[in-house]
Amino acid sequence: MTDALKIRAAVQFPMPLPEAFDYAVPDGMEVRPGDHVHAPLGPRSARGVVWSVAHDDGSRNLKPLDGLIGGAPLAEGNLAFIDWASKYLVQLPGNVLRAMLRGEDALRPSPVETVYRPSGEEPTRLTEARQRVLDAADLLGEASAADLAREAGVSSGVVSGLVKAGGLVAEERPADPPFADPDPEGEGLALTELQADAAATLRRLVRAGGFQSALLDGVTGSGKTEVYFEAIAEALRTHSDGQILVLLPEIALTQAIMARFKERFGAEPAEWHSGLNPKQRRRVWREINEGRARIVVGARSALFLPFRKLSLVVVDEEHDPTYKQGEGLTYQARDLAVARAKIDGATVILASATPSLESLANARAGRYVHIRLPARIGAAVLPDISTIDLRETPAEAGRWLSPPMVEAMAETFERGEQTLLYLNRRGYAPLVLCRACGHRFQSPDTDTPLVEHRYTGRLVCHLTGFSMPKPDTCPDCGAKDSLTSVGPGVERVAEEAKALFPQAVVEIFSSDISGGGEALRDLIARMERSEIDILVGTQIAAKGHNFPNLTLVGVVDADLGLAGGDPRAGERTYQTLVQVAGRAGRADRKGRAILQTHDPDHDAIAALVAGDRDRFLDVESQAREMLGLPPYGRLASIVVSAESEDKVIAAAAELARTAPRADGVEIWGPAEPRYGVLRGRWRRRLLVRADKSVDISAYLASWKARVKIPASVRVVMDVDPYSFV
DNA sequence: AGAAGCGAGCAG
DNA sequence: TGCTCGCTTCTG
Repeated sequence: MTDALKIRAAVQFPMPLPEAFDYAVPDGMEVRPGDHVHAPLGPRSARGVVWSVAHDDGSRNLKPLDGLIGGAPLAEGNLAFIDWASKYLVQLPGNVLRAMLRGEDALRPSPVETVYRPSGEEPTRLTEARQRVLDAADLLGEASAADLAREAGVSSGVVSGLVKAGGLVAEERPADPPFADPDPEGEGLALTELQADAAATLRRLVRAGGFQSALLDGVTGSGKTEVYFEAIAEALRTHSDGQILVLLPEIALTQAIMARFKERFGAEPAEWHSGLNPKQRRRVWREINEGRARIVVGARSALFLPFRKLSLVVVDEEHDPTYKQGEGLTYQARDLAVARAKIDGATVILASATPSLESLANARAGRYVHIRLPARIGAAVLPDISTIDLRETPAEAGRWLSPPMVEAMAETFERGEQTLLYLNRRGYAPLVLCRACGHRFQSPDTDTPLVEHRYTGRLVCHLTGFSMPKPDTCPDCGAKDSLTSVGPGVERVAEEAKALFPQAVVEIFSSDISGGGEALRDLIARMERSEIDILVGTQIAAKGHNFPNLTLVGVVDADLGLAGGDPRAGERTYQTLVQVAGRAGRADRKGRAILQTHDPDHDAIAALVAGDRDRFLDVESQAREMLGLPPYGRLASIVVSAESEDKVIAAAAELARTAPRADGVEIWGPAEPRYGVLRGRWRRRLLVRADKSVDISAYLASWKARVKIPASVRVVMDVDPYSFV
């Protein structure tokens, strides 16, 4: 071997390093891009991924790689995606790689576990404890020794004794079994003519292969899921090695949707969301990395799973704000999903009843195939939508439901039907103050008002999680029993509903109810079975459930979100109202939605009542275009934070001073953001607005490179921020 | 990320 | 003088 044949490998580490590092590949070792390796990094050996391999002239004295880690290499599409995303998001590539490598022990083959099942034979000696284990085994089927012992209430020694005695047989199996292969020919629901047309268009796109995008734009209840199921079936048929990713807003990942997949494709898809335990994560990660999991249904972070080859990506409820990851690595999963699909030459389908202005603009410009689904399936129709003008018929003092709303609820209850009251405010009251001295309870870190939770008796900051018991006396002036709760939260509206309808079953549906996800799923099930008469819920109640006996949706405060100077507030309110209204009367009963508002003439509300989506969107689009805001321009936010106000002011000023001058770019700020102090750090925000033609990522990168900021000051750049007030 | 290097501050 | 602490630099 001569020096000319030396090989070098560039290795990316899942750490905040500026670039991939070069290493010599030792003789006899063979590496390819995507391989997982150990490599010396300073005094230690670190885990990394081979990014590229090249001949080396030996001019640099490179350290050799320590060794190859087994397991399937990352497919090339993932490397290209990480390179692209790190540039687009202005993040170090190592930090993006880290998002993909959560589940690294999945590189080793699946561990085996021992499970036990009844042998069907009588054990040589049957004790009472052994009988309990046998009963438990009948109940659980195959189970681990620990599970059997727990179920039977005995120690695991009884289980091993029973194996020796012949009552149980032990069997080894992989702890992370593969997912069953989905069957594209499974029986789906019968499609209406319109649905069949939409499905045919999508099938055509999938069959053609190559990068294509479609916007599936269909009112609530129009059967979008069934339609994209047809596209999934076609992808399974025509791309035998291709994988399918379906993104859903986290809260929509209920058992109901998984059951629909199972029904249609005869197998559970791989499921990915924040609630998985390490074992489940390891299984899903490995099965995807090795190309065996065909259908993956997940929340936004599923975008960073190590797919071998994507053939189809579906983003359901594409307008949903939860696709924006706002902390740590900030990204908009819908936009990154389109980029990921492009890299693998896959079809991408964005589905929504209320598409984002961004996606509509793409459809109008011809970049997305626009598929409309106007009709609802079955006898279900959109509810009648009306308003109650709170200026004319206000609620009584200290109450939040106006007399016409109460009347509508009474009619609904008398007919044995269900009401959903929607209010996007958790807790009992959004503000607590002292009647004697005017003292307001505020979060120590953010100065935002503390929200009263009467159920737990605490005052809570919804931003930081800070909470304290509600005191009897004012901490400022010492007055006793002087504290008063201002404004409504869901708990308070539920209290009012209970007082108005003592015979009704009233429940609260909110992300912070006790019992977590399990309790929420239980509430949904009870609502579906009509065991609840009145459900009072926040935002979370407005997502994709099907409550057949729900015929009245009351929006307690339709004005929330319209005020406040956030240019996206109108769109958000409109989307929420359409989704909430769509909950009503999905089966054969016609539903109605009633909005309590102080401003029935507002564009969003007037358009909703008129059922005129296009009018609303036109007004909204024009406003955005005038301001050069997305989708007619680009935005980025820069948040600077430091331990002291002086430091943050100085750093923000330095950033503003060093901003590169460029045509079509404006810098707004530094300004004090809504939360001027967060978790003990002072904050300032700058906003960058750029024309559509500007590469805002490159602009930010050059800015970052030229500005010198002390290490104690954090600068977070967020491309395409969602909220910018 | 994580370790090493470096200089200021300070007890002995 | 020797030590800790906080901050910066470096890793190929």
